[in-house]
Amino acid sequence: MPLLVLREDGTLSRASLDDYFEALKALLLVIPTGSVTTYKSLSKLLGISPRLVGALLAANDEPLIVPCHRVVRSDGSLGGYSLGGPRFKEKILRVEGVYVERGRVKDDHVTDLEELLG
DNA sequence: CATCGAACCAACC
DNA sequence: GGTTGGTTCGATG
Repeated sequence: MPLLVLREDGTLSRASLDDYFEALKALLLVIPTGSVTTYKSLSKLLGISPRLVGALLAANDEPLIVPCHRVVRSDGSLGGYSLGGPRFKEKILRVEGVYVERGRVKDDHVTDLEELLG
């Protein structure tokens, strides 16, 4: 069932990417520095498809303020990054203490938000 | 391990 | 109505 949102004018409409993005930002703040989460985990919490999570992050205009680099694929491979590509993404993660080996981040760095939030 | 196809869902054409 | 993504999953070589 699609998520509905109550608008200012009192109408009820399907959630837009902007609506989801607001929720997404809040979730990203929960991820501890030094660990990452997955598109999958976020998609479950938001009730949308993992691709849509990607679309949200890609549409993000302030990649450095919103920590989109802390989101990786469920198999541990990096996924994309709108600013500077995966290469730059890896760099940022390394600064935060998340290490990438053979194209994958180590499991110990991956936080399942669903579990973390209860 | 690598590749493939299908499902995913709002946006855009 | 069809295509498109910062994806995922199951099946197949």
